[in-house]
Amino acid sequence: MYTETAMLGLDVPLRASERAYRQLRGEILGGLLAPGAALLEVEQAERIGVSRTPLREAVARLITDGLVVGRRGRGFEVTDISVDSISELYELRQALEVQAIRLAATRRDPAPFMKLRDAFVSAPELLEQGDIGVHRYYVLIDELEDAVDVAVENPFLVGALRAVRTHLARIRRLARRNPLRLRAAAAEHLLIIDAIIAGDPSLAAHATHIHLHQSLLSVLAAIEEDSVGSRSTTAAD
Amino acid sequence: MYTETAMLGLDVPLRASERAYRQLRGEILGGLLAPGAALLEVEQAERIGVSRTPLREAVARLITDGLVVGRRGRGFEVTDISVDSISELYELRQALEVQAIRLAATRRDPAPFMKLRDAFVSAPELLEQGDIGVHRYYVLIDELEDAVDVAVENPFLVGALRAVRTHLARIRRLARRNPLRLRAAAAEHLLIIDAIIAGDPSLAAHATHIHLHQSLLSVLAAIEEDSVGSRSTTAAD
DNA sequence: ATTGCGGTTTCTGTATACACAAGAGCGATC
DNA sequence: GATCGCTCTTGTGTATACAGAAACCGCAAT
Repeated sequence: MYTETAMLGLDVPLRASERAYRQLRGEILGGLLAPGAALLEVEQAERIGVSRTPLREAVARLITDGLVVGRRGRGFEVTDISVDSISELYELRQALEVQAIRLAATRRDPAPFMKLRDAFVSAPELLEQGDIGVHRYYVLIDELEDAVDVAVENPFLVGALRAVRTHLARIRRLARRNPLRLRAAAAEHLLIIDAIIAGDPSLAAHATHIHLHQSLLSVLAAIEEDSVGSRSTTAAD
Repeated sequence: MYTETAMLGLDVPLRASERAYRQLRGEILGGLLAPGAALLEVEQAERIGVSRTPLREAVARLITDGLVVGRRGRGFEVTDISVDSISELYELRQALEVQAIRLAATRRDPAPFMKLRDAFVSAPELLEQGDIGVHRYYVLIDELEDAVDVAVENPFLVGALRAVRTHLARIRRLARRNPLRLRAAAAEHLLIIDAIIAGDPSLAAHATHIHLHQSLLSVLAAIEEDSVGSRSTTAAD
């Protein structure tokens, strides 16, 4: 998530409010702060090592992100994730991603997608290589998303997508990875990439629609299994 | 802080940060604070009558709303609206509204839309009545949007739509109202409402697509006319 | 005349102090 | 023994004080 990019000389003293925001956000996304966990201003400010003013600013941002809700009376708490909310999030996600892919297929510079194509072609082999391969695969997905964002050239749309992806990160933590699903997802991604390269917006849009449909089914199945109690091995992408 | 127990529970204990946020937001949306206008913390805090802390919170919210941007070095300024950004906003708007209408047509309780149908049927007469009628017409559109929001039953999607509508409010100010366009828009809305009542998601989606296409054309034409210098009389909806 | 430098000023970022409201615990009373 | 009420604690909302940084202005030097 947040790799300390020491290579970039941007280690300039970060504002306290920004530090607090990133730390809290990372902890929520990473599951360290579980849904329903209470956030008291004084307590958190002390823990992170900033005063209450910048911490309040950080919490305010988390609230607009939808990661935290103020609760009646005292304090705040980490938003929880219901099965319903996952389906709802996917309804928004579908609208945004289909539109984004459509625009990307229209406006794209083919070059970066050609490179991604090569990478996704060899994704199945990657997924043979255990955890490290799986991690590389997720990095690949991030690169695909970035390439789409660039091709879309629409700050409003990209901003909305980023907000959705924030919540997705938490959902992925709930759904364990399933090699079978991951391989199928890689094939779906390849189809999308090919459609973008071909400059075929409709094909790209429909492929995305299907991909997200399968992704949601997979996530819901994983949650279902988890709640039944057996160990789940399903993944979203 | 005085607990003003007024008859309406609405204006009871309004936080200073909330007051500042609403006032600034209203002034930006109303055009009182023009794009590019500088916002200095101390100056604005004094003007509104709150201290800097709640004002900072308000400005932070405006920034996440996209109405204000922090500028390098000193202060903040009101975001400006470019023609490009309007088209971009409409790309996002289309994705969201089409999805929302689709879901509304699937899940709707027909009753509120029947009532709206009646109102929109008599919209042309309403639009004969000058400014007051036009204002009533806009109220009608608000009610339609609210009914859709309720029918959609998806906080994520509705939240994203609200963000878009914030920006739309500013754009509508640029495009003066044009009776012809308003009448055509009313007919388009009627078609959408009928499709929702009929429970026909595809029809509703396509009608929305067309409506937004026409709306964007109208807005862009109005901007074009304005920049040429002649007085524009075009409206968005 | 233009450009570079330094002092001054103003503004932001942060910490902290204070006021008010909401709960929790404890005691008194029925 | 239970319930009501009071107080005491705790936590948020707001104001303000202080420090550091960036822009502006003027002056001087080329």
